[in-house]
Amino acid sequence: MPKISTKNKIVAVALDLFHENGINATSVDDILEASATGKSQFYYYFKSKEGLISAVLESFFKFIRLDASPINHEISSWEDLEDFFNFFLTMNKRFDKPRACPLGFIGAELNSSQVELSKQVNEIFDYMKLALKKFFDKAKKNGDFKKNIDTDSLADFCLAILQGGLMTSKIRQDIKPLKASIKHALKYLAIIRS
Amino acid sequence: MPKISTKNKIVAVALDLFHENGINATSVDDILEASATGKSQFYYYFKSKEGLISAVLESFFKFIRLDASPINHEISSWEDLEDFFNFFLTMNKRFDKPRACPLGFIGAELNSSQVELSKQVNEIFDYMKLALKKFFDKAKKNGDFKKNIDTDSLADFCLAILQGGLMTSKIRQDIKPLKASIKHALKYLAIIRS
Amino acid sequence: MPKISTKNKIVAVALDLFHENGINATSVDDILEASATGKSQFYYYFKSKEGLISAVLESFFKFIRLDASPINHEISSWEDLEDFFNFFLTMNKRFDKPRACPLGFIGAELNSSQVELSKQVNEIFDYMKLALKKFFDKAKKNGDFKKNIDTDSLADFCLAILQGGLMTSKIRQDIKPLKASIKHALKYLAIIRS
Amino acid sequence: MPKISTKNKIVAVALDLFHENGINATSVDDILEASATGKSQFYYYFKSKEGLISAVLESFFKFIRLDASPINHEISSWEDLEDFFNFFLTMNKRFDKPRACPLGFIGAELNSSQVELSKQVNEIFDYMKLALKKFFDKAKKNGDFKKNIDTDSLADFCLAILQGGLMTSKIRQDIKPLKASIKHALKYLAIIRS
DNA sequence: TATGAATGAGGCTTCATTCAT
DNA sequence: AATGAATGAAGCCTCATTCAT
Repeated sequence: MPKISTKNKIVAVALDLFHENGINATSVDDILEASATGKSQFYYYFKSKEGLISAVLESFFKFIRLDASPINHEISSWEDLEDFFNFFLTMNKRFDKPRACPLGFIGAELNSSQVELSKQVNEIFDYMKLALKKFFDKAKKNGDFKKNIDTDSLADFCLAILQGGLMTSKIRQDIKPLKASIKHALKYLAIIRS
Repeated sequence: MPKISTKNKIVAVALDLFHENGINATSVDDILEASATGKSQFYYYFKSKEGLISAVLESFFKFIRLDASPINHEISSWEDLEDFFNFFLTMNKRFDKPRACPLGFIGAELNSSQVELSKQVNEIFDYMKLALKKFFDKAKKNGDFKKNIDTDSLADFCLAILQGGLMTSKIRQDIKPLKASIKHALKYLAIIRS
Repeated sequence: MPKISTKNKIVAVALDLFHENGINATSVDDILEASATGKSQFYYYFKSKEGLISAVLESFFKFIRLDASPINHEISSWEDLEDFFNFFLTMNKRFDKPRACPLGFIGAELNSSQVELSKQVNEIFDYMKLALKKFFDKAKKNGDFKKNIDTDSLADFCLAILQGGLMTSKIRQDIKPLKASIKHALKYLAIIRS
Repeated sequence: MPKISTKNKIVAVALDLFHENGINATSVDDILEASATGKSQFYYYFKSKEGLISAVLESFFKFIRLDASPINHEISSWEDLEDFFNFFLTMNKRFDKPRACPLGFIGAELNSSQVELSKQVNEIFDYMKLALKKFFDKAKKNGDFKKNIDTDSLADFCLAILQGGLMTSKIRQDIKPLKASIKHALKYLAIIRS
């Protein structure tokens, strides 16, 4: 019986609620209600709300690395890169209203005392950035890029445009800004490629 | 002595705290303490916390339109455009830690029931988008752009890269992603200019 | 110009709000808003909220005694008595929803520390009771009643049935209980008259 | 040891305080203090203050129906009817100061937005009214009443005189008006019986 | 008479967390 | 692995009242 464990259910529900409303607007009670779990189950499985956030980030990271998504495996072609960008667009269409990136949203709401969680968020960002950078480095080696292209900052740019596109689309309740962001980012990459 | 009114002090302090920690992590008490105001003064000047947020947005909008900043006046040259982008960089250096865009941060934390506030946020975004679009339209007319350039989506792209750059810089506690974002965005604009 | 003074306006509005919602559910701010008066006007004219209630009772008492209503003058005939009862019915039809007796409602919400106000309320009750009792005494003297009729308790009964009728009609949002109460009370009086 | 549950204790204490001071003059804190309960226990058991009022009404209704009181069982004789009336008198003597009817007091303080609570109050009134009406209908059938007696309005009259008697006794801090009300009401019933 | 600004206590409610079983 | 009950701090908001002008 592939029954989803209580713990996993809590994590899944929490991710969804954090993604939709943010960690600060999501109470432990909200999560328990949505997951039909008792109050003390929560503190049996998690040390605290921060502990849950940590588990959510962990599970999110796992999802990115293991699942059969364009993010999880290496980006090894320009098609892969397009897939990588468009993945965020596809994902977002699954929700009734545009959402920000769960990772970015969680990261943005962390305060300076939540050092461990910040680290976790940054590790995931590092992972995604590295995936992009690796590909850009390879492309550069192959002569796809001019030699003066800074692949590190280019990866930062890619992540930023995705975060910004998702965020503005959420705020404006319209998927267009995300589409525009991706379109122009890909166009930019195509131009500097040659 | 042009004494700052209590109301204005509250708005100023609130903007700062919202900017730093977000609206959900900033309590009314936090604001009152930081502005050295009595509890009920708050509700004398504002109908509710939402009322304050609205006043903060209003004041932010005023600041954008009236102050002597690159956002407030028309963007009428490519230098102006660079100033516009770099303004966000300059601003951010005034804080000890990188911060997200106050407007984007506030907008991102709003929930679907806060319709009026969402409208306000979107009006400000519209204003900034229009400033960019107007310039791009003019440039297109002047032949600076190819005829197939979609100036509307280009303006969306610009706002997104700023939001994303600011946000990732905040999360990563490092100004570099913002710099990278602006650098590449300007490079993109320069390329498609010609 | 027969302009209503600010003070009188406050009193009139307060009576209306007290009548509709009770003294405990009516805040000073409610009254000021409904009377379009400034906050400090209130404390210029009244020592406190209790002071206002006292003024309201006073004005109510005046209204009862001076106005051209069946309560204000002597009850000197059985027709007058019927008018007295029916006056409460007529009054109540002026409101969109049945209301309790303002005097009874105010009195019921007073707490044991509000001694002065209680006294005021009781004086008004005494006044009304006396009006009834006087008539019953006269009637008794005239031989309208049997000698063993206790006119004092009969007056209490009359006031109680009015209070109860008004109150239950308010609660049930239906004028019928008040009508029924008055009908049976008058019938009772008619029977013991003979 | 049949320990009274916290929830029941809160309800019992609340009924007593509501009965004495009304729902609007009784704060949640008052109830918690009087029941020696921690602040958040309250919101563990009740959704809100309104939720508590609802529970209080429910418990009051149960008490009326189940307890060995003259109200709970059928009124099946004129003695029962007298007991019914006198029950309110007996009850009231248990308090140091006369009190209004808890049901009437709660009902009178409800505002027009508290629809659910109003419904609950009216159901209890309906129940009591029906108990009276049933008996009057039977009596009418038995020929105790003249055929033109309106048993429905007679039941309304009975409830009104009790509410009014209790209320005026409370206001006047004297049990006499209640006694007078009951005495005359019973006399009226006796007369129209014949 | 009148004004706007200030005060501080208290009201209702939600929060994250812990305890005893 | 799970339960329901309890805790206390904090959150947002309203109250009656007073002050300086």
